[in-house]
This record gives sequence, structure tokens and C-alpha cells, in this order.
Amino acid sequence: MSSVLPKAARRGLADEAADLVRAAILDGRFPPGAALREVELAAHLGVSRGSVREGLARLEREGLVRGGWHRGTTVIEVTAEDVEEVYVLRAALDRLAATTARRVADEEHLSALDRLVAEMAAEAAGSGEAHRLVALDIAFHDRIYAAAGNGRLTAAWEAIRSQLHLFQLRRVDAARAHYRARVVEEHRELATLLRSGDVRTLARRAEEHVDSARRSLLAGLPPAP
Amino acid sequence: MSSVLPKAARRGLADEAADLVRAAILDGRFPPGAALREVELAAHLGVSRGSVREGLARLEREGLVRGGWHRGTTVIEVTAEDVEEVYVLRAALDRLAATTARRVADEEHLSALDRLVAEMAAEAAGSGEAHRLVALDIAFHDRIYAAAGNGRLTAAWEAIRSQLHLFQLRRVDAARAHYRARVVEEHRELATLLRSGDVRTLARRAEEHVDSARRSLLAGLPPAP
DNA sequence: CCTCCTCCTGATGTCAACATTCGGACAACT
DNA sequence: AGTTGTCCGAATGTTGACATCAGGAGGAGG
Repeated sequence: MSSVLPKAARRGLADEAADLVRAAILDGRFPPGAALREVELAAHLGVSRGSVREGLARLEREGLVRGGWHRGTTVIEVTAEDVEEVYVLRAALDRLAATTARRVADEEHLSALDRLVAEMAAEAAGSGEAHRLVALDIAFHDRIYAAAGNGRLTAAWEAIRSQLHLFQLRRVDAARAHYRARVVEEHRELATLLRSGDVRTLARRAEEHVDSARRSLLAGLPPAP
Repeated sequence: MSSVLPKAARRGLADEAADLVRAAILDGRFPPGAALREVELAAHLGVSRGSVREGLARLEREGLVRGGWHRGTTVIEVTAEDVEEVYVLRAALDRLAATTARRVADEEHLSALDRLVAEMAAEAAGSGEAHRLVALDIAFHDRIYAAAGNGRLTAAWEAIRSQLHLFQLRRVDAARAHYRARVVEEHRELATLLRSGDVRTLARRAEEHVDSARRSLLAGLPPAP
């Protein structure tokens, strides 16, 4: 996840399986509501059910899937209520992350943010895949949380990160032009404020940034699913 | 939790194991830093290693234990940095939960809060176990999150709830008299503000409530563990 | 005496088979 | 016809055995 230190931490098959399934969900190969059967996944991924099970538990922690007692695991739906919940929480988390990062971020993190904005600008100018722009968007906020250096805060962010990723992908489908036009400028402003801005202004802008995303997504959603 | 329908949700052995181990940690039978060996727990609880493993994963999601690749699972330490992280995040979450609950809470939740304050007052007057007072403290905030009705927000709260429980137990050890004296009044004020208070005042008081707890805990901790 | 290498021990990671449970199909009953 | 009770299939929950790995004890070499 764009960490500074690759750390080479050896991961188990459970993490591997979680990554594969997560990628499949974000790619749309598992549409919202799809059932994720353990035996099926185990056979397809070439690992045991135990590992798949552990990987699915991880995705459940990320909020990408939901499961119940003897009721299997399914991909979450994207209802207006879900979007509302995630974005309201994200606004509070982003506000805290931004104000904290404003205090403690070092130059390395700040320049990394500038670099990401530059990449976003290049990507938005071209007409490439929208997926890549969304990935850069998420990576930008990953950096802010990393800069804040609060492990629990980062964990809370990671608990909604994947859901947000899924939502943002729908957002570009719904409002592609609008998204491309504003995404670069909004992030550039955030990067500037993080380097040398008033804390209160930064807090307000961080919340507004989320609110902007929420509204543009809700506009393209069915009102009552 | 206090839903109209008890739902009688049947739980698996993993949940059972997680509950047992969590209780043991909060009781002090597993002190901070203690190693939680899977085979040992499995034998002692009378279940298989797989179930214990899944239960430990759940406790890891709650932040009560930490684990690494082939490095086992250990109870978290209580360092000043950990306390700082949890309370800073909690302040942001509590602020959001309180302001949301102020808008959407129904009478049932509000009267439940009053009832909890009354119980706390009765408990603080007597000289019973401090554990019970802390449990009521946590339950009070559980109610606020339930009243807010945001599932993701509640999940974020539950990710630090058990750690907070652990910290608060240390807090009463460190500053027992101070805690008893203030805990009832602070919660009573929060309950009042939730029923009919200015939102901005409520938000400020919610953050101050957390800050008060943080400082009184940090005061009784070793400076550099 | 210190350093490095090797091996060993105890633990976790992984697996495939067994037991339990949910949900719907089907039929009997009212 | 609508409802209730029963049965069956398929998926999950659980288990014990096997494979793999981290960390330290011990000894050879410097």
C-alpha cells in the first residue's frame, strides 16, 4: 500500500487470498450481492478452505463483504444509506488525520503528496482508465494517514478504505467528467494546506472534500434501493 | 444489544472463545505482554485450535492483542503512546456519535442513558468493585453509538472499545478517588446535552470528556516504558 | 571472550475430512 | 388455496494431523 518501507514482511496465504478476492470485487468480477462460496474460491485459488476463510474474515473487517452464522459471505450492496454512513465517518477521520498530519508530517511525506498530485494531473489530462485515477485518489489519502502516524486511526481508515474504493469506482461511472475536472484541484489544495496552511481552514476543507465526493456519488444512485 | 428483538443469534465457538479470552485479559489473568499460545488455550477451553485461532483474530480486530507472521499472539502493552492514539481517535468518534445522536436519537435511547447515569450514581456512592463502574461507563457510550445508528461508526468504536476498557481499568487503579468523583457528573451532563442541548456545546463537551479521561490516565503511567 | 554458524525445539501456518446448520422443495393437513 | 411440517441438498462450522517457520541453545572457529 505505497508504504515507504517495503519491509518484506512475509505474508501468509490468507493475505494472498484476501488480496485476490478484493481485487476481483473491485474489478467488478464479483458484483454487489454476489455470494462468495468458500469451496469455490478455494478450488479456484488453489489453496485450502481454511486460508480462504481467514481471508474472507479479513475482507469482512474491511467492510467489503458481509457474513452471518451459516449464511455464507456476500459482497456488500451499495445503497444510499451505506454511502451516507461511510462518508460521514470518513469526514470525521479525514479531519483528524489532516490536522494531525499538519503538526507532525515530515518533508518526505509532504513531497510524496506533491508527487501524487502530479501523477493525478498527468492521468486526468490523458484519457486512460478511470481506475488508475481512483487508485491515486485513495493512495493520496493513504499518505495523509501514514503521515499522521496514529496506528489506530490508520486502522479505522483501512476499515472503510476498500468500501470507499468501491464507491469511488461507481462515482466515476456516474459522474466521470465532473470527477476528472475537480479531483486534481481539490487534492492539490489539500496538499498545499498540509504543508503550510491554517489548521482550521484545513479541517474545514478536509470535510468539504469528503462532502463533495458524497454528494456527487449520491446524485448518481437510485433513491430507494 | 437491547434491541427489541433479542434475535437469539446463535454464535459459533470462535465467538465463545473470543469472549472467554477477552474476559480473562480484562480480569488481569493475562497481563499485558503475555503470550497467548493457541494449543494451550485450545486445551484449556476444550475447543479446537482452529476455533481459538479465529477467536484470536477477532480480538486482534478489537486491538486487544497483537500478532505477527509465525510470531504468535500477545496481549498489548499499555504505553503512553498507545493511550494517546486511542484517546485521540476516540475524541473524534465520540464527537461524531454525540452530534449524530443529538439529531436522530429516540426517547427509548435517551431514557436508557438516564437510567445508566442513575446506576452509576448508586454505584459510585457505595464502595463496591470499581470494575462495575467502568462497565457502566462503557455501556453509557455504547448507548450513544447505538443511538447514532451508524453501523460503520459503531464498528470503529468497537475496534477501540476493548482497549479503552483495559485502559479505564488501569485508570481507576491510578486515580480511583478522582475518577469516582467526576465520572457521574460528567456523564449526567452529557445525557442532558444529548436530550436538549446546543450541538456545538455538545461537541465540545464530548471531546473534553475524553480529554479528561486521557489526562487522568496518563498522569498515572510511567513516562518512558 | 566474542562471533558466527548449525541444529533443534516449540510454536504457528496449512490442509483435507467430519459434523452441523440453513433454506427451500415437497407433500400432507386444515 | 393457504398453511404447516418434514426432508434433502449444499454450504458453512469444526476438528486433528501434517508442513513450515522463528528464535534460541550449543559448539566450532577466530
